[in-house]
Amino acid sequence: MNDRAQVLLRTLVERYIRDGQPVGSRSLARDSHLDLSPATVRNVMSDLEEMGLVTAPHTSAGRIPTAKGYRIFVDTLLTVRPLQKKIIQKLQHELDLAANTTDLLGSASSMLSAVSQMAGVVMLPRHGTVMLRQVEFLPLSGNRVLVIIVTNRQEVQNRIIHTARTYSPSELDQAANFLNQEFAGRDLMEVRASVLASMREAREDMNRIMSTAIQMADQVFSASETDDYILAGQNNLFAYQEMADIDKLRQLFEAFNRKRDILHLLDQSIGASGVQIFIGDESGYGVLEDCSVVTAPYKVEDRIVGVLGVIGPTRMAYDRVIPIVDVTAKLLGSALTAE
Amino acid sequence: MNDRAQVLLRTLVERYIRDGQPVGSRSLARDSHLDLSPATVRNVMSDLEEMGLVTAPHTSAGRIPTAKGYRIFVDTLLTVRPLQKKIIQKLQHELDLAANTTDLLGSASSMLSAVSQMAGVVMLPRHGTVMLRQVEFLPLSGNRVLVIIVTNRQEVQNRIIHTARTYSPSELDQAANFLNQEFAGRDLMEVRASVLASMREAREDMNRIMSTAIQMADQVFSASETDDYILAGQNNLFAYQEMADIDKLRQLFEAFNRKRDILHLLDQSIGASGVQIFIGDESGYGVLEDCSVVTAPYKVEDRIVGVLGVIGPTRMAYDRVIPIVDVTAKLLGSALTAE
DNA sequence: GTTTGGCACTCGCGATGTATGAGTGCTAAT
DNA sequence: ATTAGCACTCATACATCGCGAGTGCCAAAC
Repeated sequence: MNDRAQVLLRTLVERYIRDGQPVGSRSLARDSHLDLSPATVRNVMSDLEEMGLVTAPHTSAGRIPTAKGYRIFVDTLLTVRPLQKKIIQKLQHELDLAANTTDLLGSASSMLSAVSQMAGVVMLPRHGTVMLRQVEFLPLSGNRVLVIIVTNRQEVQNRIIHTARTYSPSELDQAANFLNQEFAGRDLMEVRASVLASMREAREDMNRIMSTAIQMADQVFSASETDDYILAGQNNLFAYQEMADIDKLRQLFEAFNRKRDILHLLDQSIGASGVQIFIGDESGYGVLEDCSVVTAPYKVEDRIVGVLGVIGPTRMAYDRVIPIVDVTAKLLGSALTAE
Repeated sequence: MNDRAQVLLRTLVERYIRDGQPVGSRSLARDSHLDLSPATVRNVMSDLEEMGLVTAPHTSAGRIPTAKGYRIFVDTLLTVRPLQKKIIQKLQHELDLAANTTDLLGSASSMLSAVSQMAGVVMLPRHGTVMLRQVEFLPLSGNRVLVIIVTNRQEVQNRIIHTARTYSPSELDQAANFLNQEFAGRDLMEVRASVLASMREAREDMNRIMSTAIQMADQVFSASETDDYILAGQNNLFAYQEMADIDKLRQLFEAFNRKRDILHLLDQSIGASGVQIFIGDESGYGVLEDCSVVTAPYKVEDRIVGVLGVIGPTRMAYDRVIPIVDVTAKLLGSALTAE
């Protein structure tokens, strides 16, 4: 593909993103500043069509980019505009207001959606190491115990577990003290392993509590809420004409609810070093056919722990969205690290 | 309105709910089993139209009920079908699986939406008395303290508060012990009042911690998450033709997000003794123009603590929805009481 | 006087036709 | 290689028409 074709493709995509209408040869010739006649442009378009980069909705319409065309565009033709300082500050300020991690992620998601005018999504961080800080047991009625676990991330998790018999408050205190002394500051996974091991050794009365502790650690670890995301601004998507098909919109929203597919998609970016873009059917999910997803991983202390991004119509202002996602990922990362 | 007119209105509403199409005089004459000619039916329809109970979308269409017509229907003409035992058992079973209060409310909401095929909504319970069970302080870096409050409802709330200076773990322990001894089992509001009072009396060093405790109690109390609801199955609403207008749908979803209006509406049912129905514009909110909301308050230990319900198109199967909402409210109430 | 049959009338809806304009592909000239 | 010209295509908008469903009203019937 020669230079001229590139310029034309680029102009075409830019125009289409701006107006949402198929671009004809005349206006394209004018906008490209190449001083070409419409006829020449038509020839080039014909080539581009053969390459699968653009397509005509019908015989006598202009051309619109295909997913492949967008791909070339974002990979080689796009120049992103750095985000305005003012906006960055606003983002930073918004994040500063958040009181805890959940709030923080929520804010990030809302911001993504607000600034991009599309849907924002933030995967919950997978802290590879969940350190135990403190455990508390609280007896409830009917052989149930409320377990409160505080982890290094200042997150408080609580579960109710059912025990074989009733434990007195002092027994539970004893157990909690033991666990705290023994395991505070250690990895939750490790704790579980240790407890399992020591259980095999001796079968005292205390072990029953230990075993409940294992149950609990198990739950906290396995059913950890890490496989989830926070979505915001889905309603923004209503506004785009490409979402006018109510049935497709419904399917999209259902995918949001189902979470699995979206999570899987986000997961694919967890290895990437920067912004990544899935255009149209590239994602491999039918519901995202007319959507693009712009993602970026975010780091805590230089370790990637999660992914965030923006979901919107394929025809989105990539030059704006990319820096938005990029910056938000960085800001969220440092906000999390600071905590 | 005479007997005959009532039968006809009832038949008309039932048919319209079934088919979603304006009902003409001929089919209405047939379905009503009154052995009347279409012409007679037309005369009656004319009367009903004058009363504002039915309306014709255009001259040569059949009639459809107005909000007022639906109102008469549900108030005086409707016979509800009791819910199948099988379904009740399913609901009960689903609720039994929930591990904590939040789960329980979520399940109830999902169930409402699943069984009704519309959107389910459950207001968070307002436990008038939030009892303090236990307080824990945990020092964090940078003059921050993580406060964990366990209340009578087995809910664990946690906040991070910023303090004027750094407190040692033993100081915090001391404070927590003091608070627990003094105030465990008492109303959170009361605790706050007491602490405020004792602060005025003496100005010892301990008071600083006390004051943080007040801050915290304040937050827990005021910013209590009680003014909220759990919504489920909004996506079901996509399926109804009356929601085909994408812009209206958007507005509706935005109202769901905004929460205020919906909450206010639910709030109106908190005094009612049973199922309550808002039909169309009766709710007073423009976005709910084409929607009906069926609500019922739910009780814990015979005190009404919240409201749940179903939101769907005005043209819904009231005879099915009403018992669904009714039963769910009762089941949720007893599930909450049992906890 | 209530009920009914009859009849003219209305309106939405889908099918059909037509004009318009934007834009293309192709070819021949530059 | 580029361009002007021209025939052609197609979406869109708009008007027209026929059909069917259903109404309103009136006069006849019970």
